[in-house]
Amino acid sequence: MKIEEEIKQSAFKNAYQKVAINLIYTAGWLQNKQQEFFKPFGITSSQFNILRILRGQHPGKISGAEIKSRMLDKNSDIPRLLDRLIKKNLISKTPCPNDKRAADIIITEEGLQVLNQIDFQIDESEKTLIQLSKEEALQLSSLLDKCRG
Amino acid sequence: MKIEEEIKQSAFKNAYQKVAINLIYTAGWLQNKQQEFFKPFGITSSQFNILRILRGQHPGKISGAEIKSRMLDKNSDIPRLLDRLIKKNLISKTPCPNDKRAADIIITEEGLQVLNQIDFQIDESEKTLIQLSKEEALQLSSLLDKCRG
DNA sequence: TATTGATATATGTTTAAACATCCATATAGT
DNA sequence: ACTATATGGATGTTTAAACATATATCAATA
Repeated sequence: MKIEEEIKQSAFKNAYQKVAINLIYTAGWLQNKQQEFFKPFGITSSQFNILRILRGQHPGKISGAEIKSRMLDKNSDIPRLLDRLIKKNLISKTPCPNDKRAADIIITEEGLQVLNQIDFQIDESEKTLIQLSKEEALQLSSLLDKCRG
Repeated sequence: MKIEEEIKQSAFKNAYQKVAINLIYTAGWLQNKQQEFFKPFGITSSQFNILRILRGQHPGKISGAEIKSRMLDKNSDIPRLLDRLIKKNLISKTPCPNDKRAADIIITEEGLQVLNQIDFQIDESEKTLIQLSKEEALQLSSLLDKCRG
C-alpha cells in the first residue's frame, strides 16, 4: 500500500515532504511490529537495544555513557533504562574502579539467555516482515545513510 | 556518516537487520530534527500532524475517528491530543448532529495562522535537511512503500 | 422493537519519554 | 596545587504514550 493510501493523503507538496512523511510512517510501522514481537519476552525494543550492545562486549564491561553513544535513540534515559533491566536481572552494575563517576555494566547469564531466545526468532521475522530483496534492502539502507547527509 | 559509525557497530547479521536498524535510526534522527523545529511554535509533531489533516478539510469538519485513520502514528491517543489542541485554541470541537457519539473537529483561525507560519519555514528546512536529489527522494519513498509489503 | 455487535469517544492507570537540575569526579590549564 | 570546565550519572517533575476498560450511540436483524 502506498503512503498516499496509508494516510489518505492524495498528494504531497514535493518529493521531500513525501519522503519525510513516508520515513516516519514506515519507521512507526516497523516499531509497532517490533514492539509486538518483544512483548512476549517482557522487554521493550530500547531494552533489547541495550542488551544487544552489552552482548557485543561480553564478557567485557561498558559504561552507561558508552551505551548511550551506541543507542539507536541518542536521547535515551540510560540510568532508568538500566534500572529496569537490573530489576529483571538481565544486566548488572558495579562501580567502575578507574573512574569513580562511572559504572561498569555487564549482561548477566539470564540476559544472554533471553537474547538467545529472541535471536532464534528475530532473523526470520525480519526477513518476512521487510518485503525487499537483499539488494533492495542494501540500496534502501544506503539511501538512508545518504539522506542524513 | 554510515549507520555503522552512527551506532558504532561494525557489522550486521544480514541486509535485513541492517536496514531495519537504519530505518529506525534515521526516522529517530528526523523526528528529533522535527521536534526542534516545532518547539518554537509550541506544538509537537503529532499535534502538527492533526492540524495539517484538519486544514486539508477546512472549512469542513471531521471526526476524531477520521483523524485517527489519517495519522502517521495509528496508535495516537486522539481524545487527549485534541484536548491539548483545544486548550491552545488551535482547534474546536462541537457535538456532531448526525451521530451523537461523534464530535466535529475543526481548525480555528488561530490554528490556521500557526500552520501558515510553520509552512513558510518547513519547506526549506526539509529540503536542506534531507540530503538527496529529488529523484533519490522519490526512489527512497518507493522503497519504503515496497518494504511494508 | 428488542437485541446483538460494532463504533466513537472518554477516562483511569501504569509506564516511559522529555526536560531540567544537581552532585561527584575527572581533566586541563594556570 | 588550584580553579574552571567537562563528564558520568542520579533524580525530580512534567508530559505523553500504552493499555485496559467504560459509556453512549448506532446499525443490522430476528
